[in-house]
Amino acid sequence: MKLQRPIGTYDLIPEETALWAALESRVRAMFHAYHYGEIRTPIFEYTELFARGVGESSDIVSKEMYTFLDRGERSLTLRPEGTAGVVRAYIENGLAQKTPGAVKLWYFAPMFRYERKQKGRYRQHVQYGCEVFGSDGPDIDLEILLMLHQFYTSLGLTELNLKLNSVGTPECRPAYREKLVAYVTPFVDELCEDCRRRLEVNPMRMFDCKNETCQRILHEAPKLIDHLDDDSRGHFERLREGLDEYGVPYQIDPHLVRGLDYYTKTAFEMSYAPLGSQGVLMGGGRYDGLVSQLGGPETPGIGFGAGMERLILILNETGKTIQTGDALDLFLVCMGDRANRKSNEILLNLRADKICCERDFTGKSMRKQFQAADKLGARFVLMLGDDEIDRKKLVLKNLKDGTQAEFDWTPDLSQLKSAIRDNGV
RNA sequence: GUGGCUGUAGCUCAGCGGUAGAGCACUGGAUUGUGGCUCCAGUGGCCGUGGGUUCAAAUCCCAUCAGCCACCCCA
Repeated sequence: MKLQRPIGTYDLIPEETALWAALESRVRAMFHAYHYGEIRTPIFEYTELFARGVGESSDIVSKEMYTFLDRGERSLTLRPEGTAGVVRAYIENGLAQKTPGAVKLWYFAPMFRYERKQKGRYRQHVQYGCEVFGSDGPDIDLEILLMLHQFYTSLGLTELNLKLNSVGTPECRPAYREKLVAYVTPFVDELCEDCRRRLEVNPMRMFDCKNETCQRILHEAPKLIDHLDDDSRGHFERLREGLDEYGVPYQIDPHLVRGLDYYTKTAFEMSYAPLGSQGVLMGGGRYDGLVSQLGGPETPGIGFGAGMERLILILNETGKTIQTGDALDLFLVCMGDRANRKSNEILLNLRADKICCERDFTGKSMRKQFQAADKLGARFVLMLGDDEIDRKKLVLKNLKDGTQAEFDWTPDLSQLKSAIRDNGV
């Protein structure tokens, strides 16, 4: 039996990690600019945290968790999403007491869900996201959406769709739910199998059904957005005004529910429509009851999670390219044993100045060394042979334009280094 | 979890009962002090895995593993 990676996982090889590293540093820079602090929580938690935090009725908890018993018979679960663990850490570390005002946290971390593998959907995937605690006003909702809009725009992704909804509060939602169920129940025999199930589990999901009969029945059904309490409605209107004022395009989607049970008021999602179900690259919302539900003080919260794999998929799909930092500055071509022995004198010096250098380790001819330098995309070749050693000179060739220049071989290599820098880009 | 399609060289794929192939990539040479272009040669395969049918299976059948697509749902 050949060894294979587990289902739904992937390897990142160097040509891919360069892009990942570049994107990760942009994520980091974004969160820094908005003054978020990074938080790292365990990859696994006690199962109960997710069961209580994410919600027993959610698909994530009911059928997608990687759960196992450790040697002490404790039930542990590989985290399926970021929020629950961060909330737990926020409470456990008393972060509310350590910072004035709202506490802003971000993460970049692997998540695990036992799902059928598909393109853009993995059993281990990476999400970057944030959680903000202690602010119940719409200003922070707005800042998060402005941040995301700015970030994706800076990556050249302008064809994204921001969908927005308010799912109200635990005070007004049950009343609405009853109205919806009461409206639909007389038609239950006409509903498709899925919707009959949804009617029991999560009635609002019925709005997403593609079945024509179901759509017809639901067309006249009461909408949550028309049954919000005053507080939720005001919050939602303020947020919309802010988005309009700063020119962030969005569309109201009264059917946007999101799969996790903890959301209140603001819910949002960003997607790239041509990719269908895999086009959702970010989802989030407000969860004002979650902290207290997990044993902390009454604290409002809001956050989002965004998929790295989906981001890369959409960048590829739309032909966007991102500058990566893996370019090779210089390839040292060595000729002969004396040059070989001398090579480290130069390489140590250049590398100490963070100049990315490579050389041959396989005994290639000079011609082959040049070919290798070219294939590796080196900007320069530095030649080192008996002639250079005897004359105390170094010959630098620019592989982009083919020009060549000679430098004095001084101990600090300053001339050479400035040539490499100046000819750069 | 449900339904469909596909697994042949590192990659993209042809071959579809009768001696495993091409392009690209990789290695060497033409070219032992100068890359890209060109030419020549070479390395590389349990034809996903296991079983069955057959004189003979990469090819047909079954199972299994994995990938892709749709659904469910999500990042």
